[in-house]
Amino acid sequence: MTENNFLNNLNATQQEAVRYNESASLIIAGAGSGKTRVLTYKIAYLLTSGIDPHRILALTFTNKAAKEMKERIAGIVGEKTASQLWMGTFHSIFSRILRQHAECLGFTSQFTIYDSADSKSLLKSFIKTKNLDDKIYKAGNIQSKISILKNHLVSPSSYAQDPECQRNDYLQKMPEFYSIYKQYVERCKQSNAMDFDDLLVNTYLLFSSFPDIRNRYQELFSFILIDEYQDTNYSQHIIVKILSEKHQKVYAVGDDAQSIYSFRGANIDNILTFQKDFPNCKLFKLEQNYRSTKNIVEAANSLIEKNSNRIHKTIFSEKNRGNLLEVISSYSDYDEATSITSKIRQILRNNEYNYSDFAILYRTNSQSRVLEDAFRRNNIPYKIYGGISFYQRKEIKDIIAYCRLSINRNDEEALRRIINYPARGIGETTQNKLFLTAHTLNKSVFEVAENAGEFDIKINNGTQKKLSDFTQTIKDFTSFYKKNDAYASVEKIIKESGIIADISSEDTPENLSKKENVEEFLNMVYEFCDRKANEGEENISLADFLAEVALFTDQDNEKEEERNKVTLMTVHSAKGLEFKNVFIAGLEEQLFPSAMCQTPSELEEERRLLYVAITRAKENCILSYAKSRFRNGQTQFSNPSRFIKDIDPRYLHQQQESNTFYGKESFNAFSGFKPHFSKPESAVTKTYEPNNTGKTTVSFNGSELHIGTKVLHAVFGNGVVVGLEGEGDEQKAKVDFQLKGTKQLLLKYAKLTITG
DNA sequence: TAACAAGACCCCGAG
DNA sequence: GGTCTTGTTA
Repeated sequence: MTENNFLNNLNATQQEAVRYNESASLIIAGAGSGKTRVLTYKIAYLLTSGIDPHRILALTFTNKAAKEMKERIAGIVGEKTASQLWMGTFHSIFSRILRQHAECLGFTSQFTIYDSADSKSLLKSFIKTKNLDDKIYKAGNIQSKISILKNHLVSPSSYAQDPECQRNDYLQKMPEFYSIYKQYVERCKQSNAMDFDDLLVNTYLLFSSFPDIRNRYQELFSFILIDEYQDTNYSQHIIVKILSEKHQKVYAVGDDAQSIYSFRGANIDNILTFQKDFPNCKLFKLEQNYRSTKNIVEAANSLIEKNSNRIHKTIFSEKNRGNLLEVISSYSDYDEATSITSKIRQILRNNEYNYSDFAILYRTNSQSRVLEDAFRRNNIPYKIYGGISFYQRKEIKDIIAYCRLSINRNDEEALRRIINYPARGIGETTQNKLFLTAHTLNKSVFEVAENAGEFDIKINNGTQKKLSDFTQTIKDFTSFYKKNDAYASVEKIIKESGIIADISSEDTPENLSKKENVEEFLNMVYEFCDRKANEGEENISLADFLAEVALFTDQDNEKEEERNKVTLMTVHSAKGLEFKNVFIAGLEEQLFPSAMCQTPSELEEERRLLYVAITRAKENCILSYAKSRFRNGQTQFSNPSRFIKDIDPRYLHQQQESNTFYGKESFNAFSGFKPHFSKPESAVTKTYEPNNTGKTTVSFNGSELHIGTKVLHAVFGNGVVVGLEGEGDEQKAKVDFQLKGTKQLLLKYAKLTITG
């Protein structure tokens, strides 16, 4: 493309921001103002004006954002050019650079990326071997402390030199913290492994310690673009500064009003003080919102104005005025969920919307449960985001651990995970001996396990044989992966590691789902190879796959059947998305704003979070709160969120309370119990009915359970109810399982599904 | 060593 | 209430 015709799709400010090329620029892009569009057109503009694609670095926070942007750019300049861009997440781009220069830092290019579970398990092993009190030294706390330090580029040695740090350790009663931090860094290096934070820290170290490498990349990247700048942490900000030193062409796009990730290290000051860091910086403000109605935009503005720490801007919409934001008040979380589903039905009756035009946003994942129940009861299709990621599932992590160890024998966490899985008689005692010996002799655990007989440890011949069988299996995998592609290697590993045999040994529903996941994983390897082959790469090996798999998340691939469904997700995960109808549930004190947020700056972040939530809505926005809520095992009463009062009332329509379906009477009747159970008919009446022993029918999860009901248990499989007894919480069912015989189950706990 | 009971913990979460 | 981890026991 020679003409920049595509620029005609932009408004005046957007065009200006795209065309400007003199110095660094900061583009403050209000919600819905076409941020991604400006970023993609900026890159396309650079490319069409003759800049080499490999001299452009574009950084995002999620794979999804990078992928979408790449696709859009490919649409303008063609796939071939687009694929030559340095475009991806901070972590993937930096890991690519680090693999090139790993030797400089004492790693090999095959280094493993530890995920947070690996780091945590390593830290736990330190706490244990150092005999520290795990009530004081909590692995999770230590992990986040280390992460904060790394985000601020504080190495163990600079930590040691700072008396303030030592003092804090004593105040927190953790004098051993420093030695744990130091040992953690050392052990990662010995294991040829980096955690997620290391991908940033080590990139910084690479550039600060090796001037020729730094120069090379400073020279190479003549243009650096960063999406969502408000989400950058200190280390990312510094690396961007280093990389842009020579050309000074940094394009930072972001919105201070949408900074909601301080809890994971994001520093809003990076964007607020950006102009000081880049003195000739030109500021652009994209203030027209193309997404939402006037009422929604102005309501959001009136809310965010209550924050003091912000870059001033006036977001406006030229869409129609639209409906007022509705406020729904309910008596309990249960009622709230019911109100939301009936409101959805009501909107659907009067308008031509699909289920996919609706989203329910909430502050915490735990709120999804009641909502989910209501959607089921009302037969509304829904999908929930959040929960255990595919890659965190045990069976998947086990397979990946075998892959990791086959490629990097020093990967201690992978070895720890699988040395006795599937069970092969290498128990805790043997493992302790191995680890101790390895660390004393400064050898890898694998090496010690390989020739256990040669070291002065008391491991009997039988166990030695088991150990050498295990290491031999891994060595076989290693030589196999060098000659075969990733798909064949993973297939071999799944079969020969014994994993597939282990999950096939018993036909439980759990195992069935595990098998499906393993199958799914194998498909993903296949697709990975396929995609790489299409991009012109040959001989895609297990190492190639593994280099990327640690950075994968399951946000990326949405399945076809998930399309026309209502979306349930946290406000955080809704960032960047939009829906015609948005419900914001649980707008209560102690929940939104969260009880954890007390300081003014924390409250400002909560307010920004609600701002993000409201600005997801294109046409209708419904705010909802409940007066009581079942939380942490008990009913809690709370007041409406202070943020509702922050919104100018002229944009709000307060619903009459009569809209709740299980009104005040029903609530009061059970207020001594749990309003959670104020379900219609069966549940309440039957559960609290006196003298109902010897019954043949009880209520269960809103349906009836009687003698003869067919049920499915998560562990025991299929069975038939043969007896019922007990009251309330003590209520038990006797179930005859096809495979497991007769069991007594407490209905309160039993994971039963009625199947007939 | 697996199975089960008791105890802890519970905000948001990319890579 | 639910889930995950840890401790205990047969």
